[in-house]
Amino acid sequence: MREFMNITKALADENRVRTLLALRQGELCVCQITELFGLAPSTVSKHLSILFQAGLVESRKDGRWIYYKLPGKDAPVEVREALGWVEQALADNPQVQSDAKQLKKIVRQDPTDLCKRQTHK
Amino acid sequence: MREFMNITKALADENRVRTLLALRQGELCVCQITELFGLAPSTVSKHLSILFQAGLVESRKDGRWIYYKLPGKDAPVEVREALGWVEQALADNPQVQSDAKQLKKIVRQDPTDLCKRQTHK
DNA sequence: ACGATATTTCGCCACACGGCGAAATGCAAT
DNA sequence: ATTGCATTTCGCCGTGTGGCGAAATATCGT
Repeated sequence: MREFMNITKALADENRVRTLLALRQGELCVCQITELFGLAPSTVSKHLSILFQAGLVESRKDGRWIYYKLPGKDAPVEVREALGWVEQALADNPQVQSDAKQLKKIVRQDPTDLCKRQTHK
Repeated sequence: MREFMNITKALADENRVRTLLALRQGELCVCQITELFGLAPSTVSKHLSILFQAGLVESRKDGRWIYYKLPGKDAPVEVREALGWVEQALADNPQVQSDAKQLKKIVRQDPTDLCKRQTHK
């Protein structure tokens, strides 16, 4: 029950849900998600931490960057069901599609430049 | 998106989730759920209101009593998917089964007596 | 070794949320 | 009409949550 509630609470925030859908494109580092939502890096990091605790994302470390991605087929059933539900419910949502479009531009850029722009505001 | 977030936020509380699973037994009035959880009637009412706003329950008025039940097959797809996910994830959860057992005793009783006991504390 | 930088952690603030009791509402029975 | 009762609404309180900026952590480049 505790695990299940971790998932529902993780899904109870719009930015976190948008993050999950954004990750369908492939793995993303924190600064890319930060750029997408216009939030502070610390805020995005916390969101990702909550998603991670719920098992809804996995992470991979590559040098200074930490990439987050959706879990694979080895994920628990509840997690896969949850992700499937979110995906199905919001696949053709305008907000989500807009995010996807914006993401394409972001992914094209070098992550290094992306993060620099953020710290220099 | 707003509708979807209404659902996820409604599911982000344990008592509300337990309520949904309890309603699989059939429709219940507020005082029966109040008895099940040991919460104040006003609290239960608010929870049910949130579930209703999200489309996760329907209500039927019978005199002074208001019965809540799970929506039928005519419910929106996201709602049915959400309920299916909850059901599948928690069907064999100890807490949920304990609730079901407790509910059997409660349903056997006359709702009138049930509510009286609550007001007289 | 040092400075730069991507991410996380920590403290803080405003606000949302779950809980209750009291008052309001709506309905039934007398 | 008035009283009784199931439910809801309202006001309040303590706690949880999302947001930020600053400081801490970890890693890369020089």
